[in-house]
Amino acid sequence: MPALEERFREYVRKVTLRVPDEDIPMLMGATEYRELKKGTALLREGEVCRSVYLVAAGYLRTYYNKDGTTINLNFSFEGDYTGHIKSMRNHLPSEYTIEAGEDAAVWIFNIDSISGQFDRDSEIFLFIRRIAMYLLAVTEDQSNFFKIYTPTERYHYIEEHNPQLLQRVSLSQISSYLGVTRETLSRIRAKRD
Amino acid sequence: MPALEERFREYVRKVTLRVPDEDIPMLMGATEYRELKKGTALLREGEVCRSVYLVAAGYLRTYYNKDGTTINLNFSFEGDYTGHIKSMRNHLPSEYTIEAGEDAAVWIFNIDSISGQFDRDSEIFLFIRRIAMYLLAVTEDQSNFFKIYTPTERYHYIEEHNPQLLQRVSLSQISSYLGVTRETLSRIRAKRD
DNA sequence: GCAGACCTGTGACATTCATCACAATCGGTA
DNA sequence: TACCGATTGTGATGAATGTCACAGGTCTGC
Repeated sequence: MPALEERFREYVRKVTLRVPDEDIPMLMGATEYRELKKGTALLREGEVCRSVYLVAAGYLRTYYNKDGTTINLNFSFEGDYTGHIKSMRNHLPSEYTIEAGEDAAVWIFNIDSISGQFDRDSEIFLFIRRIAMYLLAVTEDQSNFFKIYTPTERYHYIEEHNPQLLQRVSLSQISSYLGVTRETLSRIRAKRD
Repeated sequence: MPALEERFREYVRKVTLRVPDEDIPMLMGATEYRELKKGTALLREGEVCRSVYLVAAGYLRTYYNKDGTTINLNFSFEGDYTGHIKSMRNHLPSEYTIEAGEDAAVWIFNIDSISGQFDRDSEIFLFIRRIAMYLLAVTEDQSNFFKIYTPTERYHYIEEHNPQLLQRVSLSQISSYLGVTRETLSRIRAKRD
């Protein structure tokens, strides 16, 4: 089995074990594989999101523009699924931009192109709904994470549970994701004595 | 059509228009209808969540216990769907408690009882996955809402987009939901001059 | 090597928020 | 009416965070 397909299968397995191995090529064939230079956008503010992205290499950064200030909402690394579900589901213009934070590669599940090729009750649509269930568990966590923890607790949680975020993303970028300024994040780090 | 079934159909329509009217009684039959006194819990911390709840009357409050302090994570009113997806999907003990904030009534989609009666690819399972897609759009919003807005902005947003929350829930309860103390919320309100 | 862009740390000061304490208000009820 | 419990408002004070300014470090391309 080619290395890329093997990785794709591994990432499908994160979502569900109910897809048999022989269906994997069909799922992968339903996606578009795309390589991106750092800084290239997959989704821009104002566009309608029509895809779910599965990161194959590098990472994607989702951010919101608040009166000229950038607020990072999400970082998606290898094997992570992302997109803008509200925009996709309700055909609304995107409030966010999703772009490559490093040189990256993604598998793109494009709803329109899949709708053209497959029936609404096909395996591929079932799989996309299962992605939604998977993403929902992750997003529920994210949402409550913010309500429960203070900025300092959030930083230490990331340190323990998602250390690659600290290794691969600059602190200036992480600070808005944690809901503090970069100066405060710098001081949180200094206090670990 | 009985009034209760009519309301149920209306709430199904919020999730999808793809369920034909003749399937509504089947969906409703797959649920358990339950009335709750104020303060009664549907899900307790430590239990595994096996259901999605659709609120028929009153409201549900989801909260987290942080070292003895209660942090409200969610309020679900008539027609809202809620549950603890991470616990349900991964069979993990619940980190949250879900209970009636007023005398309430709910339709309960219990996964185990539905699994016993229906096939995994049946309409009812398809509908539950569609609930997940719907909930995901709402939860995505919630999650980013916190990262983007300051406590004051959050209050004014609620004031405009979810006024019944302010009418039906005490300010002491709302404050932890907005991520501030009740005193600070009181001062935010005083400042509108 | 060097210039320039970007990133991190830190000091000084203003602002916001949490904490503690207590007063005022409102509803329901004896 | 009078009382009680729950809720909300508000003052005083200290802690946390934001803002502004600047210094030093790292990396890249010329």
